[in-house]
Amino acid sequence: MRIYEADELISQLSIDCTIFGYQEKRLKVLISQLNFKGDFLALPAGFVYQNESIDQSAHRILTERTGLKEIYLQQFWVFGEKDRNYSKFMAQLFAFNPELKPNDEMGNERLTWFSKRFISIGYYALVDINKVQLNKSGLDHSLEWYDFNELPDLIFDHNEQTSKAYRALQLNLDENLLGFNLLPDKFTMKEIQQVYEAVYDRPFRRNNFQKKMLDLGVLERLEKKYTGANNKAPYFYRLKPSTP
Amino acid sequence: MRIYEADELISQLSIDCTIFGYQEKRLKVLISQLNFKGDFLALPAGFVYQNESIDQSAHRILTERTGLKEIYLQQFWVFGEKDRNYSKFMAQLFAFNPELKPNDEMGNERLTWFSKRFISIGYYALVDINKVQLNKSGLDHSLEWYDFNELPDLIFDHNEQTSKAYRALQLNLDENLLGFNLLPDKFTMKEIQQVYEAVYDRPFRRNNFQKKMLDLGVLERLEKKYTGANNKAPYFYRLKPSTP
DNA sequence: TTTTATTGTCTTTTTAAAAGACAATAAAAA
DNA sequence: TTTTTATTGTCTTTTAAAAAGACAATAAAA
Repeated sequence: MRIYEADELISQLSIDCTIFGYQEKRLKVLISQLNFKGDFLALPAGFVYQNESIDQSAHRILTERTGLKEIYLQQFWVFGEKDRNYSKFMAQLFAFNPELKPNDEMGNERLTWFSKRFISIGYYALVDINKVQLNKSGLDHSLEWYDFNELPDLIFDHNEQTSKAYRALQLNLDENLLGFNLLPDKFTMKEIQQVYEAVYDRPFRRNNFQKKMLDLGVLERLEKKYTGANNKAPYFYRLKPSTP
Repeated sequence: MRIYEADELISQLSIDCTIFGYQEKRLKVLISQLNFKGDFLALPAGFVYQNESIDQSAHRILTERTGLKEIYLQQFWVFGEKDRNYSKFMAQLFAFNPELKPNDEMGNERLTWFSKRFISIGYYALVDINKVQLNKSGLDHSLEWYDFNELPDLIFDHNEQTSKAYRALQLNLDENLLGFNLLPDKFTMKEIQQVYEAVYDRPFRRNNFQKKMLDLGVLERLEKKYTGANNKAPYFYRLKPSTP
């Protein structure tokens, strides 16, 4: 495992990723179950190499631990309490996994690494669960999407991080056009509305929502979408090519 | 100097403080001139001890380097580019101060410390220049308030940090009631309006501004303020005691 | 008593958001 | 072919909020 290469890493600094997923009109969060006995659920996380920016690091960590690539990741908060360390996690880990006792499999260097207090930079992203490809093979943990409103207990301050990430997500949904990343190249107004309803957890009015979206000035209307349903066919839209 | 106690500090992590100051209806920034030959202007900055939270650290650093105490400090961004290090600064420093050549006064430990890449957490605050007490004695640098619109070149990415801090300040002025910290316990509507005009760098309409402030529901009207001017006396206001 | 400068508050106007209304479909059912 | 159903796109109306305008009420000097 790479964490042994401690001198290539910045010590006491970690990155935690809150990955929101959109599926079937619901908002979820990607949680990894660590490969130990006991319930150790956590956000995808990792450490920063000397020769990469924190943004690059966040992307690499996410790819390594989930397979997700080319995701719009955004920093939102630094968690830096003085007692923010692995001690509680380690204690529970050893309680459930006595065979891991210190100085045993856990080498000395690794123990030193994890015994320190950690500053963590929180990143968040929003992805379409049906569009992205999780890579679960060869990982030392399993991955699962949990409903945002039914999150289990996570290790560390990861529950708190998720709440804070959710606030940042809501604040920036419009500004960063994140919602459009969740949809195919061509989408209907209803589809983009359902994204917003999932993120804000409330209904929007069809007429006013459509006006607001069109007034943003970033959408281009395409041909109609004939679904075969016995009603008027909606238009396809796409992000204007000029829009970043 | 404390930076020699490297094992008590978190390495490669720093904190930079953008302190906005309000005086005579203008917005300023507190800049320190480092005590070397050459123009080395910087934001007040420092490092994080193992046994303090990053918030505590920001406050301590600010106090140590400026004398400012009990200020509302807020984190706003992490700067973590991979080439973010002291090399350019060190090169210029040695160019202007050849007597400091490496392995001379700069001990080995200190050189190692500063040769690494640094992650920096940006904090900002807004204070009333007339109310706060700068302590310039015994410092290894001098302090000066610069007009926000006429900032000189700063070392590192400190100019960029200041711009980013300014955006955060504008976004949060209402929400955090920062503006009221700049005023005496009792203040007039005009005074609070001038704070807003300095921060947003634009005029507000007296009538609508007053309505907006009163509608916030955090102000309590007190007695009138008789200034001696030949016009109607304005009321004093104060923050309602219940308001945090 | 008049004048001047400023304040507090009202009304009017303008703009934006929310709600309501309805014609225009696309395809199934009659 | 016509009617019916479900949904969409776009209007109008209503409501709320922001901006602008208007003016009486001072406090003290002239």
